[in-house]
Amino acid sequence: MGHAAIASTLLDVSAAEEPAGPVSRQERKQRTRQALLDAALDLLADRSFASLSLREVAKGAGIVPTAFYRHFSSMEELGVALVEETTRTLRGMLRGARTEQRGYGGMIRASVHTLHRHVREHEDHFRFVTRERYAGPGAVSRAIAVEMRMFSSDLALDLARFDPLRTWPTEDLHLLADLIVTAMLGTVAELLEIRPGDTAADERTLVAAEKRLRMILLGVPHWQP
Amino acid sequence: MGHAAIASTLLDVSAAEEPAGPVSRQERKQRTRQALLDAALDLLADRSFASLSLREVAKGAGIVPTAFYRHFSSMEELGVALVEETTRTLRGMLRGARTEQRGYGGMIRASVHTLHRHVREHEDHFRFVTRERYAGPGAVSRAIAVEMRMFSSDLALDLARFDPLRTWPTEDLHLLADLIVTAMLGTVAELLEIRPGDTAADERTLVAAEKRLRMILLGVPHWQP
DNA sequence: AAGTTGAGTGCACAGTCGTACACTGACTAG
DNA sequence: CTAGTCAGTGTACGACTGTGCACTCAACTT
Repeated sequence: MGHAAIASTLLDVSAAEEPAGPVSRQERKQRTRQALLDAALDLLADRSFASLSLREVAKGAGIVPTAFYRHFSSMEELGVALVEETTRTLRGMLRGARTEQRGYGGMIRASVHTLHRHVREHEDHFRFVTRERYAGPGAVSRAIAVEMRMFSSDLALDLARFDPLRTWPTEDLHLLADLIVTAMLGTVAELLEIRPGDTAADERTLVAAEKRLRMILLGVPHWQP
Repeated sequence: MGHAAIASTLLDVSAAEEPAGPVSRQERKQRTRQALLDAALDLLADRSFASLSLREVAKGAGIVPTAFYRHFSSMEELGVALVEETTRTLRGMLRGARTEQRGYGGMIRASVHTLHRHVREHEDHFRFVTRERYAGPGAVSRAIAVEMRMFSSDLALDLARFDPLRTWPTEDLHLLADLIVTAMLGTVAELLEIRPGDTAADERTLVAAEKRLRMILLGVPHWQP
């Protein structure tokens, strides 16, 4: 159930959880919108997006089904919003983690640890994205594909500044970036399968992730067109 | 609709598609079972397994909903059967493709082409598996995970016979095998996104796949614990 | 020839689904 | 102060869901 939001105008006296302040109309609306997103994410903890009904989400957010349409014109639209919510912060963080470091080793370690922290902080978001990535046609999977391509491009751009890679054709650079992104996503999937609290398994997964990346990057100096 | 099977006892006169012969009872049953699997796969061409209803599948196979239970105790069980149907042949084929060749180059080319042919011959099966792989908890995803681990183990075993890899710890060997399997699965996903008939795109994807594998294997001689 | 088995039928049930429609009443702009 | 906007309400609909139950009748066993 998580943080069931109170949206009903009848009950908002109890909204004193937050200092509240002057609740403007649009602020109120945005709050319910967020409640819908949160409720959806909650329900998605152990289910697929396709099996999620508009009614369930509405109920989880504390509003009546038909009021859902005041915020999203369809479940699909909500799904896309959820994707965006997931990737918004991560992209910047990873970018930062890479540019702070110099040399493969530091960059690998920093990226893996940043990813790890972020995944653990937003498990439900990542569970949702890894599940829906290949879930078939539909706006959600398409939105995820777009975000992934952006990650890949970001990475390719940063990679181009390393010495042996400076002369690579962009095509090969993107190939390498895709390889890395895919490996990282595999790591995310592994992390999400670890049962909560098993920090030893976490550690093992991170070590494996670093190894995988090192394995990939080891071939770089010996590559030719 | 594809190959809608005729299971109704009233209509089986038209079952003269096949020479038919003496239709024993269990043979008949198995035929309807297959019709259910085919119908499900047909419907899964552009939908997720979770959104597939028992009634739809039954209708697609030409039987009444309640008769479904004569063959599977739940949709989940049908899903698992579908997974098994997908991987049954492929595993042996890939294994053969690898052992025929010697040297990385030949092995890579052979594996990629075997995979390509097989994917194109059974697109619906692979679409199903790639979609459901991370589709959440549930027997189907678990069954897929098991099959993937088997692929990986098969590969690790074969890899161990190459010279530089002979001395690797099994742990690292499995790491490498996972990396390769994951990359291959990415290729499958790409292949399935190509619109039918675009053979040029097919070719490009295969070249990229080979490059990816070469990139991974390039680092092998320089690896240390 | 008589009896048993079981794949497939048809009906019926209680739920859930998305969404159309007319509504209320707190906020807000004039 | 007044009129309008619009987030949220309640009812109602037809369609679809999984599954229980009693059934038929061809294929099989004895």
